Amino acid sequence: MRTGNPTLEAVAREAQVSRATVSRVVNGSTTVDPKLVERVRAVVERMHYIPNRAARSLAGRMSGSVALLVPEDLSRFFADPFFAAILHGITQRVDAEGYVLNLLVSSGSGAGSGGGTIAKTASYLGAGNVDGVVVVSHHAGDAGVEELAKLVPAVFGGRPSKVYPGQTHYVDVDNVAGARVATRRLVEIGRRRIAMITGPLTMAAGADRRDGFLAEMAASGLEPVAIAIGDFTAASGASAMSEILATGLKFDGIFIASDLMALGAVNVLKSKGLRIPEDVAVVGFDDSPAAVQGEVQLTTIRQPSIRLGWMMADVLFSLLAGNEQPEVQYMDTELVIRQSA
Amino acid sequence: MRTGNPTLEAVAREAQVSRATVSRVVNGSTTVDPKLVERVRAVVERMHYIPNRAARSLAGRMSGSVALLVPEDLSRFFADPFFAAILHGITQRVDAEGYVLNLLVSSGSGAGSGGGTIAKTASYLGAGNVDGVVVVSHHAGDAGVEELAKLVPAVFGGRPSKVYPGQTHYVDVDNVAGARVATRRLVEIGRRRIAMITGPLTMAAGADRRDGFLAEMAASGLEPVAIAIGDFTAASGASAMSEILATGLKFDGIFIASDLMALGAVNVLKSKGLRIPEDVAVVGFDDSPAAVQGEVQLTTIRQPSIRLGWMMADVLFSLLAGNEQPEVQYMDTELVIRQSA
DNA sequence: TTGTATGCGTTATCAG
DNA sequence: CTGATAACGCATACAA
Repeated sequence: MRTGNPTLEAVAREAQVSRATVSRVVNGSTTVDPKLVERVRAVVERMHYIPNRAARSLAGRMSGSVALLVPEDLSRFFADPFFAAILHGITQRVDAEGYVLNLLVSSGSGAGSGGGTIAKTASYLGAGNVDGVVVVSHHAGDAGVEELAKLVPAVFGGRPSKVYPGQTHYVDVDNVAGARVATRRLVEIGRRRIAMITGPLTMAAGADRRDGFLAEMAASGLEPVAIAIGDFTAASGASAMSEILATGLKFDGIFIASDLMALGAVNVLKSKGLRIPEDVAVVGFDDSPAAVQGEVQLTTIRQPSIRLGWMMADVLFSLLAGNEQPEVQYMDTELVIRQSA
Repeated sequence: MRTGNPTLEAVAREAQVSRATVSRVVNGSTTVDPKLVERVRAVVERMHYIPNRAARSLAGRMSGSVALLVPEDLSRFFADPFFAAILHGITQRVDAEGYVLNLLVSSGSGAGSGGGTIAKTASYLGAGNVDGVVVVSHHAGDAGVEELAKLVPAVFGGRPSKVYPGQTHYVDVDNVAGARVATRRLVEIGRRRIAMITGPLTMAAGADRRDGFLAEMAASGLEPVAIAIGDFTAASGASAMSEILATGLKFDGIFIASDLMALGAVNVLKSKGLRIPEDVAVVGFDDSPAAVQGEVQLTTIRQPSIRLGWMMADVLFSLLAGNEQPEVQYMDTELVIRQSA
């Protein structure tokens, strides 16, 4: 900590008051003479005083920082514009709180990538280095991530695979409902032979969207033509599409559980000479920038991604403030109609 | 800082030594009796002792954390897979050092988005809250970002617009050379009417790649057909492409300064019925995942993106260790030939 | 309403 | 090689 910055002490001397008073002013205590407040404020301003975070967290009980825990596969996470938006929202809210965001990379397997093991991560979080943590995009396989909620206030993006009543909190959209709307759209425009590409079934969002698809198909008296599994990446969307095409099964509509996968799938479709939506209607999910990045503008289910991220941080701060919070905060999805369906 | 974790004190008591000794063991001091080392290690292990970061940074001179400063437009930054890779490399290196990464959002204009003003950012950084900072993707317009180098050890990703000798450090590729190779490829496969889509000219990478293109064209005795300016996003690539098409000028090759822009541009080209590479050969830049995400696999200039990020952090740590560092570390680019050219 | 005194968990200095 | 002991900068009971 290369010093040289004014300390509370220095400000106090300069303003002719005690350290305690300066501290009170800085922290907005109400029980202080307005005249002093004025004077101290001025000195703080003039000296460019910035409270030292380390000292503050050592003395007080708050660290002033929260962690963002990202799954091991960083490149996959950041490659999806949907998550970029989530992150955007999180930083907005964290920033507004005057907090700092620590980027943490977890690694389910102890493998020697760039990330620490989950155990290391856990002890870091548990050691009180951060006041809370936001966990995004986690899989059922990510051993022990859910246990984090016992160590430190935690908010998950999307429903965790294990939920500890009273300790687990998460922000989510109703993926089942969203998937049903998506599927209904295909039915409504007259498609009857419908396929789907799902996300990873180890993620709640993956499984739920498939379930919604299945439910709506059943409700419409339709039988799914084919279901292939992807992992939310464009590449996986492409190969899942090829897989379905390879079956030779005919289909005139497909619901794809993320826009990024849809992007990859659409490429494959077009390279086979199929027209969209004439030959195959496509509905995606997310309404991330990827939805309009391809040659064909995707009809999709919009998630309020930035607000989703914002809300995750908001719930966390609310928790830190000692407020009771519902286990889950749902946000709405919405059908966005473009060219593909 | 909700406590409950064992402290140095506790470990010392348990191991029947002084706090100082435990501290030495934990920090790997060599001047300590092996027997004691052994004993202390065991206790540390057993009690799950984790040093308190705040206390450490307060007592010592290091904070154990570095900041990653990201430009205001978060969504644009994170939407580019190239930067995802950079981030990947940075976290790897930071992690290996046992440091934590603070994500900071700057905002050139004091506008009330989610980010702090640059002044706030500067004082945060200057206040010794972090030992150093990595600045990525900055524009010439980002007022005062270069000045950060005077406050705190800083490493830039790409050449900053202002360089303070002895204070500024950056990691970069030779963009001019890379652009020349890209352009030469087009010439070598017989293209003579060549256009270009540049990145923002306020960024060194933007301007340099254009300069390389111009230089190679001149060296080949060719005149550029058209040059349009993008901002490294897919959308800007698409509109730049439309712009060029709208001129009615004929071209059979185009160099596009980023794969993401190329993605957008290719969509436009195909939607106009142009074949790639038969009608128009395309060379991109980055070799990010975007290069293989579209319908046509892009020939492009590879940047070692993960290693680039890794190196930024590495240079920073080297600086922190007190080592002299060259002002710039260059990394190699490489032509990757795929379908588009 | 204000000031004083103490402690937060570590590192660093200095004797021993 | 090891153990006291003094900072580090701040928040906060407690006293005035």
